[in-house]
Parts: sequence; C-alpha cells; structure tokens
Amino acid sequence: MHKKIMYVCNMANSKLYKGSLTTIILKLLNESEKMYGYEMTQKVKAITKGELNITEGALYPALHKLEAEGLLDVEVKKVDNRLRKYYKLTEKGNKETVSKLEELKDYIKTMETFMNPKLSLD
Amino acid sequence: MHKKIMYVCNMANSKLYKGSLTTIILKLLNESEKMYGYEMTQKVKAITKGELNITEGALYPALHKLEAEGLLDVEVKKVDNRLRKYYKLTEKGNKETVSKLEELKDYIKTMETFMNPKLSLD
DNA sequence: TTCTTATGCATAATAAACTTATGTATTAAT
DNA sequence: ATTAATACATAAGTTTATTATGCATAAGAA
Repeated sequence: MHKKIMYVCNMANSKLYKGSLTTIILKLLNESEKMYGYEMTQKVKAITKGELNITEGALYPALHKLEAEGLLDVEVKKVDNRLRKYYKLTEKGNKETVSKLEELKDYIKTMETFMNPKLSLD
Repeated sequence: MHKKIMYVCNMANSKLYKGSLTTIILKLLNESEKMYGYEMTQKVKAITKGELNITEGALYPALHKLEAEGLLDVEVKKVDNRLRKYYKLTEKGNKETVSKLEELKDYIKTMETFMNPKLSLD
C-alpha cells in the first residue's frame, strides 16, 4: 500500500446533521429501486452539487444496520471483476421510508418556524 | 425524594437532529439578549408548539460548553430564592451565531434539494 | 511501466451530541 | 400533604458520525 493521504480534498465539510444519513439512504432507494453503496455516495454528491459528502465510514455501517433491521435486502453482483452489493427496500423498508421522510419534513418545518417566528412570544 | 417517574409524558419525541441544539441556543440569545436555561426550554416548546423539547441533560452541558468556548457570558441572579443563570452572547458568540444560522439554512436548502430534485441525474 | 486516481468493499478507534436516569432545592398548586 | 413546576447539575449509556486504516481491481496519466 502506497497510500499517503487519500482524503486530501475534504472540502470545508458538508456538515451532515447526525440522524439524516438513514433518511438519505432510504430516499435514494425509494427512487432508484436498487443501488450499491459507492453509487449512493456519488449520487448524493451529484444531486447536492458537492455539498453533501457521505463518508464510507458512515455509509457502510449504516447500510449493514438497515439490513440487520430488515429494512433492506442485499444482492451481491460482480461487475468488471469487482464486487457490488446492491441494496433495495423491503416492504418494512418502504414503510420506514415514509415515516422518515415525514419526520424530516416536520423537522425542517419546525426549524423554519423557529428561525422565522411569526409572532413574538416574549 | 418521592420522585417516581418524572418523565411520563415524553410525547412521541421531538427528534432533535444532533447538531441543532447549539444553533437553537444561539438563535434564542440572538433575539432575547439574555436568557436562562429553563426559560429556553419553555420558549422552544412554546414557539414550536411542543414539537421540539430540549432536554435538560442536553441543554446544560451545551450551555457550559458554549461558555467555555467564550461564546456566552453568564450572570447569576437570585429570583424568589431560586438561582437563575442568565446567559448572553459575547462578541465572539454573535459571530458564531451568524455562521451557525447560515450553516443551518444551507443544510435545509441542501436537504430540500435532495428531497425534491429538480432534474433526475440517473 | 509505474504511479495515481477511481471504483468498491470493510472495520476499528475516536469524538460529538444526544437520551436516560438521577440528584438537589425552592415555590406553587391541588 | 403530595404533586407539579421552576431551576440548576451531572454520570452512564447510546447513537451516529469522523478519521484513519486495510484490501483489491481497473483505468488513466507520467
């Protein structure tokens, strides 16, 4: 291994508020039917124009956890002599996706209410 | 102590995305000039109509940390024979408030972009 | 052809930021 | 008289991320 610093460009980081990652994964799979881990990191980067960077150290354990909870199914494939683990939502996963998306929407609405309060409650 | 279960009504919880609390505190002090801890928990509850409940176990350590970082100043007062620790923003705290609010706005914008992508990037 | 970057997975150590569960103490309400 | 509200605090444990590695193949640049 001749790796020196493989993390050079960490770009003033992307502040992932803890708790969002699971929702992000579920949302991706809700749209794409099936995806593999690396693909998710690239897609998130593309959609958010580089503002959100999912680290692999967070992503893979999160995927394993979701699988263990029965929210995801896995299917391993070999492409170009490299492994890919394709994940897709189970039925349980679909339900959880709905509630997680609802939860995020509520959170955003709440925080916006908080940031721009309509009436002062002093 | 005759305390049995003081946490009974935990109300389907309030999902505070980790990382938001500091921003919330700074925003409160940015508007109210000076506040004490318990007052913050009540105000947040009121503004968000009970959707956000700051727990004391999170709040007080957070306040101590912000003070240690020089973002807050403290002034202890005795009201009705009970202590109150009034916090207010320092100059450094004012600057941090601006950047934290900016950061939250960016996060919300990014997540909205992610939830409602304008163009499909498949 | 050799080095680097990109693709693709994984995990251990650490840190941050919470929740949960307590503890103390005074005042107000039932 | 007991409970609820006000007001602080902290320790233990959990969750969830970052940082730092590790392995392996393929593609591209030097």
